[in-house]
Amino acid sequence: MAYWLFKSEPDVWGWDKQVAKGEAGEEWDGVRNYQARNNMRAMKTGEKGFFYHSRTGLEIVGIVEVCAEAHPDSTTDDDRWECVDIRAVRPFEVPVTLEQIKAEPRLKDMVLVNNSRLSVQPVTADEWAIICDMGQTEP
DNA sequence: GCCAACGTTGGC
DNA sequence: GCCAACGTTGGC
Repeated sequence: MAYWLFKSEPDVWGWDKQVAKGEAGEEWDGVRNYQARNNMRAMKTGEKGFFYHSRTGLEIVGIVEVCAEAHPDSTTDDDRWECVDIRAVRPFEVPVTLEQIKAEPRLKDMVLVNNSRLSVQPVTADEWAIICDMGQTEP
């Protein structure tokens, strides 16, 4: 079971919109980066990820789950780009900020800290547990 | 709003 | 295949 992190600017696509999509979920489309795409190709239905607000949020606000594996991105005809569908599982009791993550020595190797520009990232099981704990939220 | 860091593109 | 130029991202 792998864990992931999805990043979005809340002005463009935020947690509230994700929640509004309900059980059906929504395509995580628009990704035009090979590393991020490869991460999505590796995802399996039921795997979980953090939902992170970049730029104007800078915090992890909730947990999402993959509900459809990689398929062509409907926002482009370019067949290089694929995406998964994700649905909201639950919000964090307490959002975990980038500041807190940077301040936690056990999270110093997180992709979020070291390669903040990658929009779909892998998260280790340890990182997953630590951050859920910090957010006082069920893993 | 700025700018550093990064990824991609395209000419050679 | 290299690398300069360019566009985009995202923290500050």
